Amino acid sequence: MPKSRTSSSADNPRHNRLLAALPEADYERLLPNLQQVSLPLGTVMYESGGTLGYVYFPTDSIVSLLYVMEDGASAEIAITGYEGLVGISLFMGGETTPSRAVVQSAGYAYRLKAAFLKKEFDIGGALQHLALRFTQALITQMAQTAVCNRHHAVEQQLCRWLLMSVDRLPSNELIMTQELIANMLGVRREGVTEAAGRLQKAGLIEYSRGRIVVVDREKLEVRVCECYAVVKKEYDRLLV
Amino acid sequence: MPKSRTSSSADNPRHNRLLAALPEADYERLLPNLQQVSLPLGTVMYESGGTLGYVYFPTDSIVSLLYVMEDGASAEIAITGYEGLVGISLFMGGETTPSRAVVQSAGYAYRLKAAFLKKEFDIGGALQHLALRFTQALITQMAQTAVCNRHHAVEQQLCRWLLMSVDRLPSNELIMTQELIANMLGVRREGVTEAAGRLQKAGLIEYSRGRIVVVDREKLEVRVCECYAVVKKEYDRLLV
DNA sequence: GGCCCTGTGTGCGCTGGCGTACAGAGAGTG
DNA sequence: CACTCTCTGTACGCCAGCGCACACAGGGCC
Repeated sequence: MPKSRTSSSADNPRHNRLLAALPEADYERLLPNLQQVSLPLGTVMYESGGTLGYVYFPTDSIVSLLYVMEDGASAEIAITGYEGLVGISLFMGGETTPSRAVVQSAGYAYRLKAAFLKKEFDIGGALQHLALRFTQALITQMAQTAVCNRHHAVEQQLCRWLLMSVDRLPSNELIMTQELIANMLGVRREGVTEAAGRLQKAGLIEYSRGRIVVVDREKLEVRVCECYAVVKKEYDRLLV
Repeated sequence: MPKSRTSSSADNPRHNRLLAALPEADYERLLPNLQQVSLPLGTVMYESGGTLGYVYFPTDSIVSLLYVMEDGASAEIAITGYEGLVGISLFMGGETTPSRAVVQSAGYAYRLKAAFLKKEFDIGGALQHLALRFTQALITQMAQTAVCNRHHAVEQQLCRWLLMSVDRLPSNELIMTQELIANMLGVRREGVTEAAGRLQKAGLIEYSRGRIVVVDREKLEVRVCECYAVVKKEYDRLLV
């Protein structure tokens, strides 16, 4: 998938918001250990219970944390993009989590060896501080997902999902079939088709065969449930 | 509510699993700063966005973390008892969270001034280690709640809720009306009545006017969804 | 004992999402 | 160009949970 790389926003570690927030000295220490990797759509970064060798700092990719149940049904728990990192269990002390991380939007990330990260984290400096604040933001996102799953209609959840994804992308276009969105939201594909059809008719989005363009962000923000704003506000508050 | 105190399991800080896991030296340092407090049913420990002056280590009380929406609807995000602490946002760096903490089962807890906790946490010793592992367990619980809200029926969620509560209590009796349980689960009161009626008919529980007794734990574990076991396993793994 | 208040049981009709099934429509391939 | 595969549209019956309304029942209080 990685066609001839063009120099883009993905090519600088500082395009990850956490790395960007590090003081120069800490950043310099990390830099030689950061390794850019390409993340094709669908890559499974870790499996439920599996150990993770690296933490990943996405630049222009988006990663979904999702839980797959015994019967195969799934639900997204949270997503992470350039504003965060993948692999919190490494520094939280548990090493693994009972969830799966999948690349939801292809792109690049910088990775850091688990052992190196732990060492840096234990120094107790800026990296620890940032990582913990990010984790709290992630917690808010998960909590809000729980609430949203309980109380809100599929259409609203789709709006939330679209907005959260677009927020993490350089353009307003996502490569994603309705089938996959349905998996993420933990609903039927047909439910997504209907909701997306309504949104398209109302002129908020345009889509065709696995490609969705958000054409009217403002209107999307009107239709979405409160959950989107709550999470966004908390991310803005906690991450710089 | 606190009738004449009898010396019970609540009267020793070490009955909180996190405090119990501290090495002697760290514990001795904390002890003079630990203050026992009584937590009557319904006490709001913090409000969404409100700052918290203390972290609480429950001994025989249970605290619900719940989110209240704009229209008044609510949903429980997680619960914490003797195995954990209330107030993770203090050491995670955010100071507040957009949720509410309410005492779900009356009892006692030991509290520690926020400033003191932060100082101890920043030392990077056993307390930090334990607090972070607990936080990861809490994250698992929240993630699983999100999944459970999406896919499982009210009856199964009720089973999960009952088991999780009983696990954190010294007896198998809970003081809790169906109305309150419905608030926690974010469902209708009638839905709880029906599910509870079925469970009673099947001989798993007995209840009357705000008092529920779990009489057959094993059968409850058969009826519950997988979510309960996933979370329990993760707690056992992460907390000692 | 009679009263009231709180908690529980039950019965509607409604609707959103589910499971299933199948038809059409892009887009790439030979 | 025909072929196939993937993605999207639509329809139908089904059921869990919702909102509402009201009846009953235990238990404390005067």
